Amino acid sequence: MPGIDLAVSTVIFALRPCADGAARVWLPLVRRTRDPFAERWALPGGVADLDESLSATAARKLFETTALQPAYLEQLYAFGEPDRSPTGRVVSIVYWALVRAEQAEASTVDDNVRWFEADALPELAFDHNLIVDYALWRLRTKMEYSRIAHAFLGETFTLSELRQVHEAVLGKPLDPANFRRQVESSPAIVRTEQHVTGGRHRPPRLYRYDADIELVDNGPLSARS
Amino acid sequence: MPGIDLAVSTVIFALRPCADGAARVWLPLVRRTRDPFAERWALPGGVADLDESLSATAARKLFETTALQPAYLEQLYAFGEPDRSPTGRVVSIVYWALVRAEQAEASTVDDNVRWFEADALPELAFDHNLIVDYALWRLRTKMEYSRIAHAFLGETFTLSELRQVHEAVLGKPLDPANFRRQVESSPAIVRTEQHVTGGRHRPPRLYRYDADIELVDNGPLSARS
DNA sequence: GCAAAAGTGTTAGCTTTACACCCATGG
DNA sequence: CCATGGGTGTAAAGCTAACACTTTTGC
Repeated sequence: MPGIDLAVSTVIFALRPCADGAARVWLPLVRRTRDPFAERWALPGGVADLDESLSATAARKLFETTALQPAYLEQLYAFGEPDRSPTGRVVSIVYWALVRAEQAEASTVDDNVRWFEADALPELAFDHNLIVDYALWRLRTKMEYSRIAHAFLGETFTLSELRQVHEAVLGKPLDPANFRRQVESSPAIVRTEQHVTGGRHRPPRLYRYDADIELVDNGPLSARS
Repeated sequence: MPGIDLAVSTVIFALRPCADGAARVWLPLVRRTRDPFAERWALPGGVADLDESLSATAARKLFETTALQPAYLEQLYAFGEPDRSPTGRVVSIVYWALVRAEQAEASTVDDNVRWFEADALPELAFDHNLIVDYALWRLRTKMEYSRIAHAFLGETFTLSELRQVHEAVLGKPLDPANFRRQVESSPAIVRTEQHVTGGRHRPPRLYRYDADIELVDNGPLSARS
């Protein structure tokens, strides 16, 4: 008797410098080795584990295929149309993750795992193009009202780095002066007394996030693991 | 071999007049007749159907238990902690729905289906209290940036009725003058030439929604069924 | 000094909020 | 004519966006 298969997949985003120097949004995909969609690129994932929470499965699968450890992980959506897999009914609980730039550079890259620019993907397996489009939309809309940009950066960062993250995700330039005021008015971002020297200009101040403040307000779900 | 059971449940919201005349948010629950949690109240739902989309299953289960047909239906979240059911692993894809007031009055109410005020629920089965809290949070936050209030109303409505919907959901009074301007500046709401007579005051104008404009912007997912 | 990026100041225009006030109807 | 809610006007306060300008570094 055929049942419904439950899968967990993850859309992983990182910022990587583009040809022209500006940062862009990239994501790692895995090459399918079996039918259906053999040789096509797909999101990393696999079948759900009986003894593990869904988010733990997402994090584990993600680490096993790409060696990445995400700074942020959130459920995106459950995709379950009856015809989304030609081999039978599969419901995929999809997560999305953000990883820091250093992490992204150190990730596994071989013949079966490769990074792609999010805005220029090939045709993917299953409904994965739609899934990535939706994840990108969520990343962009959520960037405007939450602090997730921090997940792309290290412990401390300059306002210029933070602004470049926003610019890369939103795909448009922001006014440095107004961006600064907007950020400084937020209690979640605190200035340190450290500065970065070495650039051929005035040394910028380093900032850090207040760890007591959640990156995202998920209401009643925020307290959960 | 024990596997993972896939369930579909729905949080159904409707507005009903409270004791003091003001409208409040209510939802229908079903009484469990079997262990675990026998006699406790729970969200309507059941196991996923092999040949049906998840949203279709949600709508069907909802209709079978309450005889309601929702004006709005959206996926809320997939709940899948390993310990959320004492009898085995269950992943629940939860939807949330809005129904019009006339619908709510005509719904099935018997010994095993009853309406409860959303802010004063008893202890429910499984993790359903958390689920309702999250759905309520989503309803309230989404009310502020989308047009879902329309799903609580009929084809045409007065601005006063629309304002009362917002007030009931947000739980606070709104300035009628400012609310009017805010609504009239939106292209999604259009004035008709009809007025309501019979009240002992100036007859209010009727408005309707422009059906061409989606209630909610779900980005790339908006086009889907 | 000069280039470049950090950081500050200023202003016009828009949005929000609070509240005063007039309008049309039933009783 | 009065109570009631419908509907309009208006001004203060706050926020946003654009951009001029000053500061501090490396070369």
